[in-house]
Amino acid sequence: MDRMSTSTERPRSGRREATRHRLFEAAVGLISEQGYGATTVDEIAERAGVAKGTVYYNFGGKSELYTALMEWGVSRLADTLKDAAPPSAPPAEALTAVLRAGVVFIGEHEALARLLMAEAWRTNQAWYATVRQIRTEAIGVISGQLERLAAEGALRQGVDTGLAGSALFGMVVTVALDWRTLQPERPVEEIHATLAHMTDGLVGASSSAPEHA
Amino acid sequence: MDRMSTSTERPRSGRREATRHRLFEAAVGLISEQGYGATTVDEIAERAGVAKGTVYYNFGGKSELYTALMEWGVSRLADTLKDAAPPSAPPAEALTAVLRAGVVFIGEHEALARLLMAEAWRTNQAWYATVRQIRTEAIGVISGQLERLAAEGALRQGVDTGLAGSALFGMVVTVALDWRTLQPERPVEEIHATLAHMTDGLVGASSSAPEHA
Amino acid sequence: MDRMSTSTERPRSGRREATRHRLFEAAVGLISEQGYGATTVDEIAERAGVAKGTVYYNFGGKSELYTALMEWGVSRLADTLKDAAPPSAPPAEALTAVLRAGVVFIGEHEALARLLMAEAWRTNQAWYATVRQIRTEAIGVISGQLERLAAEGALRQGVDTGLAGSALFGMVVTVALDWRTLQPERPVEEIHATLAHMTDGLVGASSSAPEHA
Amino acid sequence: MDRMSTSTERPRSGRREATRHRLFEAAVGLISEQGYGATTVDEIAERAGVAKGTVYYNFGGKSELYTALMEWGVSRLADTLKDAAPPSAPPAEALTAVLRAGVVFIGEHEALARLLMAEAWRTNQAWYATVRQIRTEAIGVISGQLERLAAEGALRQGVDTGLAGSALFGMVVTVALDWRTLQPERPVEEIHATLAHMTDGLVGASSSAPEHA
DNA sequence: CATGAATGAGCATTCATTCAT
DNA sequence: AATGAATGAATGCTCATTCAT
Repeated sequence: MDRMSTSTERPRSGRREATRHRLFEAAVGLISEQGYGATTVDEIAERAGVAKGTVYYNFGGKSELYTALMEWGVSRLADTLKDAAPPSAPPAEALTAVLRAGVVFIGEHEALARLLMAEAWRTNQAWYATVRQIRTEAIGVISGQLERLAAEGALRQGVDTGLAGSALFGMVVTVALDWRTLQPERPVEEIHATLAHMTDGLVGASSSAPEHA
Repeated sequence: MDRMSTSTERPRSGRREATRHRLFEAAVGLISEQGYGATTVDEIAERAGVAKGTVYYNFGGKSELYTALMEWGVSRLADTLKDAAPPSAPPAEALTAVLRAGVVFIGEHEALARLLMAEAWRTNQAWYATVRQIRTEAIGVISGQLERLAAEGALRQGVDTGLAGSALFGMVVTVALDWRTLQPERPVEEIHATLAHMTDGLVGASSSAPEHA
Repeated sequence: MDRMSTSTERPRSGRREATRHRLFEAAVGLISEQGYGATTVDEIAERAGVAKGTVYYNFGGKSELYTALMEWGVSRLADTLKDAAPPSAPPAEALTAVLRAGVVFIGEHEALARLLMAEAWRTNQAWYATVRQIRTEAIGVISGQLERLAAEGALRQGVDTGLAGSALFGMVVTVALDWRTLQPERPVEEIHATLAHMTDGLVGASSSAPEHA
Repeated sequence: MDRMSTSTERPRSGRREATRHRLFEAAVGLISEQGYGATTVDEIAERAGVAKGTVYYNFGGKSELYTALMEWGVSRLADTLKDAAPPSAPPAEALTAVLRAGVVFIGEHEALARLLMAEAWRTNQAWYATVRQIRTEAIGVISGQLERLAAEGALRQGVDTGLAGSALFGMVVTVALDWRTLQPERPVEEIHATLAHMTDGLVGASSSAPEHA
């Protein structure tokens, strides 16, 4: 069918793609609030404004919808982080830019971020692989910048860039979500400033390294 | 037989308290692996070695069991963190000690930690208040140390101790869970060393602070 | 719409309405025999020839089914009583006709009548309002005839038409149910004759006893 | 067992008898409000102020408690009705006295009366026999008076005393319960006056309407 | 006599999934 | 491409009953 395509709003993609998109939007919101298990297909369909059968017609099932949702949302995060810093930027600035991009992204996609954290260590779920891969990609972008710093000798000695990437990732997500949840009125810059201060410990390099037993 | 006091381990508490304890142990494990929704009351009862009705007799329902479980496990975390540093310790060392205690605690109570992160930002659940309170307490211990540092002038200027506490908390939990999940064979010291490096940025204070707009 | 109407049996109403009707039929019988509490949703669904979930899909729950059932059956009773006497009939005859209609109705809808009496004074049930309303309507029809009699001066002095209506209602239902339960073989006319005799006390007033065929 | 055996029942009563009595009181109230099925042993025990096990110790089970309750309450009703009219009284007055006694009894034992009506036609319950017997006794008292009237020639011709007894019984119970439920503030005399008017149709025979104070 | 913790069969309810339209 | 009535296996919960104290 698809009679018209005159002007409504989505230049191409047809009815089907529009339906899928509405289901995604409905699902992220609901699941991030209530959790996967507590969210019913009925609710998703209702919020999306379609009949329940439509979910099955388009995705085949609840868990498939969830997996598709993860992939959809996650590729956005990775892309955002990758595009945050121009390859030419000095590593220290690039790192700062990546973290800021992370904060901004989470500010704009809270629901997705909540989902990610909720599922991050639930290793026996069907979609664990997807979630893990997403996190790996995001952390990889951060660790990549840390390695560039290390190559310049600007990174404190003895720092494991993998672990440190994971630490920064957790730090960014935690701070950003607490910000959205508890103090959404604060300007994003204040959030980012605090994070920037904290990364300086790593970056501040060679000089006056305090001792650790 | 042997209903108490010989030596087994719970000198007092009576039959009922013992039953509740076994249900807690069974529930943390199951729920952290599968999630709340995917864990059935049957499973919990079976693993605890009691009849299903006993769960209802003791807690009133599945969600109440979960809430009680949170409170139970969480007071442990807060206590552990509070006891980590002697009040007499210099702030910088105290902070380090608290973070290490956090890593160790998570290493020993993975299940609980996973639960905590999974629920941390799920604001419309019945038990959100409990979870939030727990996090607040834990973060409070960290922020408290940061404030002691600030009082000494050892904290980098312009750091919001509340936000920074939340950042350190997220960092610790994330790194610790990634460690347990992905590289459980690494010695805890390596984990802690990375975290310690990262806190130096805050602590290392006034000296060679790079600028941020 | 209404594509079909060929012949199957339910010219209008659609699949859903047919299902609801079968559930009603199944439920009255079962509940009037066993009581509400002792009747399971499984039994109702089985007798109706549908799956258990269908009860929930159509009514939302057991008690809602019960309430809907009451409303359904009860509007029938009220209608029957209202139609029993032509407005033009003299009041004395009209009253007799209404009571006879009541007896006949109960003879044909025992199950419903039992339900009504069982719930009539159970004031704290969810469906009490429905039951009460039904009784009020039925009693109202009777009281209405008594008022017509009073207007003609044919009613014994000092009779409260409201109370008397309730008395006649109770009398009719009790006699009719005892008849069906204990002596179902007796012809309906014998039952009605006894009732007619009893109303004469009200109607006969001072003067002459009206005849009954 | 059965140590004590002084006479038959309770000149004294000891702890046990007191406990049973409190359970009766608790049970009638609860069951008449909610119905048998909806009333739990827990509730009964709680209202009676005893532990749940005590119900089982004293009665053996829920249904046995219910049966015992019926027998206890019902013998009271029959006794009250039998004692209402002195054997020497003229039949017409005796009938009036019996009905008045019924109204008064129900006014004072609403809960029991509700129970009776709720179970009256539920033929497949374990306690149906008990209920039926009670009703038969009560109706028998009424019918007995009608027969005395018939013997005197004071009863309208063609009235079946059995059916009429049932009719009067239903009338009395219905009016009395509606009175307690809907207009408890009305004086009992008004209720009784209406009933007395209605019986005159039977009694007044062909002649003149008897007076009522 | 009485208690109350524990039990488990039974039941109401939920919800992902199917399928005829 | 979408719908929504129907399904039934799975699950949370209730509650009469038991029993060790």
